[in-house]
Amino acid sequence: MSRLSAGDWAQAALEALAEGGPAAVAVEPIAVRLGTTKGSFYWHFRNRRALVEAALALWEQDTEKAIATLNEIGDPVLRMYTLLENTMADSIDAAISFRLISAADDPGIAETARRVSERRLGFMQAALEEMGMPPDVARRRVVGGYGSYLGMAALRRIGANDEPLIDFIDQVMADMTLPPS
Amino acid sequence: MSRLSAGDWAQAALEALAEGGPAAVAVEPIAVRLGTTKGSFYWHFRNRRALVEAALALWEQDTEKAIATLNEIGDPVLRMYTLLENTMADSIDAAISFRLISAADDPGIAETARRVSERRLGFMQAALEEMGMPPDVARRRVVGGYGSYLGMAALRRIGANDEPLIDFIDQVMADMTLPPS
DNA sequence: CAGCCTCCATACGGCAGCGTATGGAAGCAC
DNA sequence: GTGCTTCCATACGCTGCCGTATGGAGGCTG
Repeated sequence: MSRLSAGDWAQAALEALAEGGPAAVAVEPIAVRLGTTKGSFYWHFRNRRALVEAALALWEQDTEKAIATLNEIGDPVLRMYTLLENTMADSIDAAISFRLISAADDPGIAETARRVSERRLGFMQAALEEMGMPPDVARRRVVGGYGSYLGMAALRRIGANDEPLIDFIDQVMADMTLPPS
Repeated sequence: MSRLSAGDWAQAALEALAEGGPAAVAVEPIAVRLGTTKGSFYWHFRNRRALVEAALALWEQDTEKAIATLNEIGDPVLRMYTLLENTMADSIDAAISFRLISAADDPGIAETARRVSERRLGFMQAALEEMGMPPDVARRRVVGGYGSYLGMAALRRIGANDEPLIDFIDQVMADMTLPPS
């Protein structure tokens, strides 16, 4: 850990983003966490804003990787079920999502959040269409299902709902009129 | 506006909370907005934390007032429909909700958010039980409906869904197995 | 109008974080 | 090993915000 790369900084920034929101993506605290100083940061990045953007880009990449893996599953129903299983178990991604939704006044953040959501919705919609659903119907179902997931994660986050998210998979599947597992 | 009360400060703090989250509840900026100085603030409040708590209390009161008004509606179905109509049109409350969900690491904030959510869920559940639904079923439906609303508001906030929330009323009603309007 | 009490303005010290400047250490080239 | 490049540590000034101290303006009471 003696010599750092820009990627190391971006990774640490993403973790800080998940834990404390965009405001927590602060140079000096992250430097402490990495066991280094600002001198390193300002060598790899132009300013703080660039670090936030790098963290968001990393987050966006995670979605791409997840989608690429899921696309190897041929059966669209199983693909959707696996997606939900993975998503429901990932509380970090949910935390980041809420941080960004909350900070959506920042145009850059809102744009990234919108693009990632659109990517996910498109991926899900494609699966439903693959099952023979017309595009507009698939779109509505997917928006409902993804929205329902977000809401459940929100209620769980504030402790208003104790049941683990896993238990809601069948419900979200039903939202999209898919058979339970 | 020459002489301010603690309530004026709390109100301004709530607006700042909706616009910029808990971090935006800062004494000096709000003082500027009120056309006064910190001298006024520290006369009415002990410290910044007290101001945040006052803003949260004000938000909680809004929920109580809304519930009190709705309880004057005898028919539970119409009561629920009116609730959704009011809620869906209120983007400020949604904004505050997301701010608090995002900032739920703060135990005090999480506690308020949980209490308000619990109050709302309880109110909705009571309406469903009034229609003859057993408590556990009503609870599940209500969690699904409220979660669905939160998710829709989230997608709308980041621009991932253009349709106005009003158009989702029937869907949320259906989530709770209630008839459309 | 004298005195008091309520409320606010101003000035101050302190801390955290941003960004810059500059020197130095460690690796690589030859 | 000399010189160059890459990377980092330290020190500095600046801004925004918190909280305190203190004095003063304006209304209320007698």
